[in-house]
Amino acid sequence: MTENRQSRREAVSERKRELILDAARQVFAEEGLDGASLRAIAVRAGYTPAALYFHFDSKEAMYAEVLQTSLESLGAEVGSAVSHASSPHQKLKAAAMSFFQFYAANPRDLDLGFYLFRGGMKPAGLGQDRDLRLNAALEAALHPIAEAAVELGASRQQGNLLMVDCFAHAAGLLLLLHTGRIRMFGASAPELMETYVDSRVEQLGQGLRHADN
Amino acid sequence: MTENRQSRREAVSERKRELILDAARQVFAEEGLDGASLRAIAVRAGYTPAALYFHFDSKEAMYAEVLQTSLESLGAEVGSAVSHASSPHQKLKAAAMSFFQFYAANPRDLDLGFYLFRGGMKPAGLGQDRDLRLNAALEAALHPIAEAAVELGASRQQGNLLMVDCFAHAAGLLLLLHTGRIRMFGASAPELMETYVDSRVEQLGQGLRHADN
DNA sequence: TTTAGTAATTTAACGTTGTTAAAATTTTTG
DNA sequence: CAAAAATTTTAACAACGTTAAATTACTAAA
Repeated sequence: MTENRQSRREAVSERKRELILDAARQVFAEEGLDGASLRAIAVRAGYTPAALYFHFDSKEAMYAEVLQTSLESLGAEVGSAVSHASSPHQKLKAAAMSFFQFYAANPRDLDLGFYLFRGGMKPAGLGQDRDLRLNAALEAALHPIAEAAVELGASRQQGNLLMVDCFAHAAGLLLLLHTGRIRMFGASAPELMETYVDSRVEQLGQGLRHADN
Repeated sequence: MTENRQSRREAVSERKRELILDAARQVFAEEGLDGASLRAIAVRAGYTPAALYFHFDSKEAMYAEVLQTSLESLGAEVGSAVSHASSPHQKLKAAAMSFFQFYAANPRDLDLGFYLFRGGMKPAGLGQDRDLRLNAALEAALHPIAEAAVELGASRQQGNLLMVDCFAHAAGLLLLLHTGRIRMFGASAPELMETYVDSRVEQLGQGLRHADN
């Protein structure tokens, strides 16, 4: 009974946290980390700015929490896509494509992911454990790429390099597409996605076959 | 004579502008656009914050000017590297590599370039002409890649796609390297640079030969 | 059901940010 | 040397993230 009462209270508090996080998710995605104001988040959640500090340590901590769930849903989508593929080569293709497609379909999550590319999120102001959890979530999402590469005959290290390289390539491409800056060069999103999939993923397989001799 | 006096005045004013820009370059590179404070720039240049508004319209305008010269020196380096190469294939390789190496050797310029990846620099607050000049500088820097691809038998559009794709790939890789976040995956900078050059640039040439039939 | 205690929220304030207007200063011109 | 123009400073504004103290809402015990 005592436990029930306690867990009820905690459940209510948890519900309020989630409510605030929902508001934060929107504002962060729309305005970015620096652009989003704590007051805007508070208003959208029906709170006063200072009230957020009862539930969260800082603005960065809120951002980290939002980003964490974003990376986890990315990982879920990649894992699902890979599980539906049969051959290792198709797994590799599916992983690379689903990663790309996730952000193409969920541009808000791309906005959130921006911050992973910056030095801004320092473990000092964030808590090193939270930083490690973020990295773990990202690595989990990317892992199927390395796994598929290993199945195709690459070494563990080669697989990791491919994974990172592939991630960087797709991420850079997505960032360019998303900011719209790339239209100046006369390239469209579908064209670039095709370029990415065809001239990159296909060649990854070829490169691997060359590498393992 | 009248012209002489005028140009002397303008030259002095220009010198002060450059002095401020030098300070801004440092602070922006160290702290990023959002992190850099106008007061820090002013102090380093020996001014009061408000004085900067006589020489520049806004903080973003200062940033754009700093970024502009960064992109121009990138373009100069890429152009120089390409001019020393003989065959089209070597030109392509030299262009892709020099672009990569420029940012590896000048991490401060990478810091500056970050902002090109974000939606933050809106033409509204910046002046569309300045935005166009920034894009022109970037395109000029990348153009040798497309040019070399065309010499290798690609269409104009294929060349542009390769150029953008190559840029995105290198940029994403550099961002990951620079934030240090990539060490978690057990990959080092030299390894990734080798991966980029060998498995990407080489294959670009192969892909082109396949494409032009 | 009232009371004591704790959890949750607000109010008010601090220092810092980019930016602006007006005053003060330096520099050039007639 | 005086008038005019160019440059810099001082003072202030609203908005930001954050904190401490005061206040309200809620839960537990008597």
